[in-house]
Amino acid sequence: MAFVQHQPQANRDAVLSSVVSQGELGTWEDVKNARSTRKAKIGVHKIIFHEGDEARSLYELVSGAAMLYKLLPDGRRQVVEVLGPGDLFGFDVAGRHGSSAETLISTEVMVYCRREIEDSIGAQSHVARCALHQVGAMHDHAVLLGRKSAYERVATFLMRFLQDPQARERKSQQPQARRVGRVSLHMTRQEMADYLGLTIETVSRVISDMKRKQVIYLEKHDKIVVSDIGALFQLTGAYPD
Amino acid sequence: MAFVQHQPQANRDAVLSSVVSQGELGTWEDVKNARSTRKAKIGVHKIIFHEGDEARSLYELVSGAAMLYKLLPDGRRQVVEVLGPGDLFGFDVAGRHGSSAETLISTEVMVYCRREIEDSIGAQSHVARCALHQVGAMHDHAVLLGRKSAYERVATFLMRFLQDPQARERKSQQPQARRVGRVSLHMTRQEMADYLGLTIETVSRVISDMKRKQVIYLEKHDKIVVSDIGALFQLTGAYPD
DNA sequence: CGGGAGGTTGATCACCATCAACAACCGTGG
DNA sequence: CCACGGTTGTTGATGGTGATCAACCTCCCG
Repeated sequence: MAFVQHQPQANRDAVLSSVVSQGELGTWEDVKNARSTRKAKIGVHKIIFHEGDEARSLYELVSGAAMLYKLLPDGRRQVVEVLGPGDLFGFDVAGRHGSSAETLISTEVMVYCRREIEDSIGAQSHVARCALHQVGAMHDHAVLLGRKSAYERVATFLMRFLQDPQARERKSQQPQARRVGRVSLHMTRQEMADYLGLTIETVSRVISDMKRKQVIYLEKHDKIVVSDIGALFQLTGAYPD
Repeated sequence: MAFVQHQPQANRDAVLSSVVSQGELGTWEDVKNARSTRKAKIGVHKIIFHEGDEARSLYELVSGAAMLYKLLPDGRRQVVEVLGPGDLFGFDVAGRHGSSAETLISTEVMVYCRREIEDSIGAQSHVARCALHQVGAMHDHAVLLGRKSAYERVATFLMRFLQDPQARERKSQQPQARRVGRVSLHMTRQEMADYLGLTIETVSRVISDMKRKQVIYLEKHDKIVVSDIGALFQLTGAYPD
């Protein structure tokens, strides 16, 4: 990430925070330890906030998984983001949440006070880094939604949520070796469909087809094992013929 | 430049920048005035940088318009962002540009040195604000790409680029009054199509249909006049039946 | 005028949505 | 233990929206 100062980052923030007038916090760690910051445990499929709600807090997902989604008046839904540990969310412009947030599984979040963030220098730069990362992810997702076929969408989805990140890196380097990977699906077919801009039936059909072609198989109803990562990667569309 | 601060609000940053080791700048304005910052004029349809290029600078669009797009290996293109005055771009993660940038019309940009931005506190928070705004815009666009029909996409596109922003605000307040608005299309059909996740033919057909239904008409080949903003808004899908 | 790029329109097709039926799963309670 | 209802997932039949292929038009700008 381009904005990260590799070695001296924490150092500089420490220097700065010592200068900032009393009451103001300097580093992201300071905000984490602020008295107004608290941790919350949230059950499965609970709504954290609704689209349109007043945005009072900033959230950080500590463990678990959640999604952000938007609704059209007639009920169509688009899941705009899938969140994992370390992701920030709820920091919307204009004081109102632009999307709803709902947990996918049991989840822990840190809840930060908005003012605290605004006053903190370290927090600003941490937020900037996260937001830039999200913009990049959204760009990729726009390509998926705008230009990829159903098959490519599901393949891209599976690649993205592969458990072992190393496996993803080595994906193209050893095209001959059939590498195996695992995906824990914390999402229902409906949620996947709303994320990928498809219908539940199409998602189901593509997954069935991948099973038939031995690219993946199911394990325990909510885990997908990718039996050939290379083959799956070929299907994402991100690879020349 | 960083040494004399006239505005009281910038007080804190002034204090900070005076502490930070020499050469570092505090406010966003400081960065604008930095010696490494320069302004560039770019002609029509020029490429500013390519996807994959090393990301050395941060850009701010001053006047004109540009787009960011990504390509799939087989040539499919998705325009992921349309940029107007005030928008920042080129600040990608991992040191490489995640998308290509190309001007739509003749454009002026400010070019900032990456290091300057990384070292500036005011710049960090300005970048954070812009990035958050972009994330919100991307969320809206994900809804468009994932869940809207061709007709709704074009209608949403036109609403978004209506010249007079006030008109957009009053859109639903006076549904009875046929309000008029203008859109300057600096984009070819191909660019619109790649932005909306459609084909050139579909965009053309929808626009023709809107003309037939008297919702819009063309003026001077590159300006669309919306003869009934309320009616157009109904077509965006963002309105209950 | 002629050529070329951009835009329009028509005919056909394919992908994916829709509608519908059924299967698998799971907790509950008899 | 099984019967049950509800939820989630699968599979099939059909249709519609938008892609594709192709021809033609309309501006420019020389």
